[in-house]
Amino acid sequence: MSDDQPTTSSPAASDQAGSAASRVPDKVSLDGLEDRWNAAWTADRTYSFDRTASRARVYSIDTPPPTVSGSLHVGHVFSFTHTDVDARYRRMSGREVFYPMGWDDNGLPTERRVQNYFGVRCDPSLPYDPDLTPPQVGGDGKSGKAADQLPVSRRNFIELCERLTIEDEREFESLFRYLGLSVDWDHHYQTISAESRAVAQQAFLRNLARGEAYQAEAPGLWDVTFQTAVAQAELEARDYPGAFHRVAFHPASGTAGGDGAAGGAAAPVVIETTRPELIPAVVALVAHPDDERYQHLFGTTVRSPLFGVEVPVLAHPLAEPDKGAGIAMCCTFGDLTDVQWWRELQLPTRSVIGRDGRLVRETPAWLTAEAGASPSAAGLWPQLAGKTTFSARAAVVDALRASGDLDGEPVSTQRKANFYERGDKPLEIVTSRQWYIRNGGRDAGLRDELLARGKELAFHPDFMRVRYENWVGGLNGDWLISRQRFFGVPFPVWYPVDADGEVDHDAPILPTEDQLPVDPSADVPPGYTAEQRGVAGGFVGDPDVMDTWATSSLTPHIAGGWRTDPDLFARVFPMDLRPQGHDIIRTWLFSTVLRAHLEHGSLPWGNAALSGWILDPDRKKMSKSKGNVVTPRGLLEEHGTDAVRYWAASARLGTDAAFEVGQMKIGRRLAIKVLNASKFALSFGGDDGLAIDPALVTEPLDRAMLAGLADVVERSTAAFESYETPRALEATETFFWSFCDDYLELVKDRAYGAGAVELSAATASARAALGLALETLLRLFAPVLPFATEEVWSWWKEGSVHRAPWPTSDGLRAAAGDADPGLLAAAGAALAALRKVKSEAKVSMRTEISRAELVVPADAVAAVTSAESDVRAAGRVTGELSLVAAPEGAETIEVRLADLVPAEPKAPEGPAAG
RNA sequence: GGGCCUGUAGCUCAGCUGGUCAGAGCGCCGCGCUUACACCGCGGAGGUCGCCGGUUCGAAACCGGCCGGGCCCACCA
Repeated sequence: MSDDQPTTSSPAASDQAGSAASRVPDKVSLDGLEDRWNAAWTADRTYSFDRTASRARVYSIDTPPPTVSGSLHVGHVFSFTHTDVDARYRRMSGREVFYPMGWDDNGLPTERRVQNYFGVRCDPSLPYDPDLTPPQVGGDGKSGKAADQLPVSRRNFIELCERLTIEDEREFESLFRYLGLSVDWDHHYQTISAESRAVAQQAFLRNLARGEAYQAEAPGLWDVTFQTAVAQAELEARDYPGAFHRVAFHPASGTAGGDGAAGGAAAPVVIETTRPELIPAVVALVAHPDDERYQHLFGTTVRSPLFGVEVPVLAHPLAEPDKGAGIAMCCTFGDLTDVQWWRELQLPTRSVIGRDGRLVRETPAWLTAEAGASPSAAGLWPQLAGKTTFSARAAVVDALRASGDLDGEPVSTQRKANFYERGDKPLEIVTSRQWYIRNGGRDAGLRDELLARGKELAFHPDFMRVRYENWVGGLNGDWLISRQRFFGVPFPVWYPVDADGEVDHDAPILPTEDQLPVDPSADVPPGYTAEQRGVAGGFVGDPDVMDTWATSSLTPHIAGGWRTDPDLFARVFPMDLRPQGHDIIRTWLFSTVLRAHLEHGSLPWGNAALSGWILDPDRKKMSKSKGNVVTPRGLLEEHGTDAVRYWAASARLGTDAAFEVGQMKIGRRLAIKVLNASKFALSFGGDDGLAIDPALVTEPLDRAMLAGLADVVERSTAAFESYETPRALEATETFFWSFCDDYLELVKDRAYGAGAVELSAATASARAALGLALETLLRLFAPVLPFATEEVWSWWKEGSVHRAPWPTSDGLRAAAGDADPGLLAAAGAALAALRKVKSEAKVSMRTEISRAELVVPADAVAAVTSAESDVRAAGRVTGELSLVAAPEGAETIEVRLADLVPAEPKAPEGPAAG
């Protein structure tokens, strides 16, 4: 479209400096600027990080690594622009910006995509096959049944992941470059890389050595689909349909169950449950200690319906009298409250749900007659064994109905259930051996330390801190970091197998740090041979992998070279900024704070910038599917990158933003205006360009303009410093439009120096002011509009505007003297009043005024007078212009009288239209 | 149930610690090809600042209550 645009000299070869005038194109355009300047920035290494810079001068950013197997959407464009605008501001402010890029290619999304794409699945027990050829390439995964997938070793699987993600990463990089991110592409990382795995393992080993990591066999949340343990941070409460079942428990004979003990059957105890299939797992009935209805039952026992297992009736304050029947069935395990009762009341464990979410096959020991259960219990079990909780529930309900222990019919209800955020079945609670890292969830001292870290961290916006505090304060257990998945960073741990073939989990065999990364399923621990794997007297590798957050919580370490480049790490850590979404405060932000606190006794960064969501125009969170309809690339190409960046940069941190094409159009208009106004201003410079000499600025109007600009510089700088980009942008933008509409109009005749042979002082003043203003405005806009500003900069300056120093108000103030910015406003208002006359007379703005009388508020008379010749020129007042002081209280300038000179009839020119 | 954010012209939003604060842009209406820009310029119309109380000489802004929108925790009997 724009290939035939006259372009400036090749920026990479800008040594062929022509005169300024010759470098300004005849016709300006935004088209093609992205590719041209990206190429130049790459060639010139404009954003490369100078690693010799001292820590004090470095500004380091802990970039969020996007999930590359996910898709690109406008949310990426939005939040990454926020970070880039900040990075550009800091760089211009004299900081050496460490701005790496990372790719999150580790974890479940990649795992699934690779399975479907190549038709494989990971089986860590298999040996590495160096000549592996995947069964397919490019599968869509629609028929991705596990049975059809070729099992491959973990190393092979990781290699396939790397092979696939490298393509995704290329696409992301291309987009991010087109978006103008000032990333130093020499510093990028992958969370799947050997280095990242080594970092994760080393940090874990240190946690272990300090006693911060430990393993425990305990009941925990379990996803039956993925068959893995799940951490608190990965939970999502969702509505889930269920039904209350009223179920009768009968007082056990021989106990003093109620008043009827002497006579016939005592009254049954009726509980309500949504999970009758857990009746075989019941270990107690629990009511509140103060609940009068159940006082007489505490200390007695009852028998479960159908199975006849004798369980105690106990008191615990967590039981809520107004929930259900007020007395609850405690099972192992229906929910986290059950776990707490089980632990605190020291109840036995009777698990009936297996890791696949189905009821166990073998008849549980406590349901046999020998164990005291009713004789029919064992016969009932085969009807439940192997069933999903859903089918088992139906079977149990039928049996309850038949036995008469179901009181009334089930009443359906909508309840909340915990789900794994990626799962579609409610979580079960299963007992398993897992790794944990202490996070303050069961340690008030550590929790207080972490809360103190939260106070130390500068959140932008500040109110986001409460989310951190809510989360830390609400932790109910340590961080479960092990996952029963195959793909991920393995625990760098082996266990000895004793002579009887038993695995000794208490004496783990650990690698040294210089051996990392290790894969215990493939590598052999020191002192053993490969043949000893899995045999008595030998060893086994820990089969689990780490939670992805266990790796992601170390992004500062991965990006900063913690393991391999201590010199770099010392220059960038603790980092300055963590940009991220507010939805992952509880995961990414918190876990990173935790790891840094444990490893370094410090925060990982000083500032956290939280971006909001993109909302559809109808105010709903923009769904991925909708986001994909508008591809980021298409958006950038349609409107131009600067335009889209303008939209993103207009949104405050922490606040959701509407997806507004209108804002992008405004941004595009602004960027074009920057090009045009700059071209115009530079046209006054002649062959030597605009002289930048503050001493030449002598005219009151010029000084007033610069005084106003100095204010803008100060406001913009303050806003950027406090991460309030929109405020900075707005200040500059507002000034810029009045600069174009009023100041440029007022001074253009003077700046032309029309007719004069000698350069007058007034003309020189205008030109010097234009030069000062232009070079200031371009730098103020540069963080948001990197392409348009760089384009203009190249017309008359050497080097990149993005390496130019951020403007200060000092020089402007020196040129402005004690001028009042209000003078420009008053002159602009006078000009507007003259325009209004012409507008109302429906004549061209070019129409001359032979006589005019302006009514000016008393306090503005002096101002307008001092700019009178400019006002006359811009308003085309050829005759008398008189100023009249307005009555007290008047605030606007009005034209009392104006004589318009009718335009000459236009000479026909060229072929007549139509 | 606890907490946070938010409600200003048709739309998207500014209005910082109470006193030119009733604003900007878009959209709309009208005019205009002006030696930068028609991807433009100029002018205009548009709002009892969610509602009700209170504090104050004065509140869109502060306090209380209510209503609406969004989000985060907690909630599986």
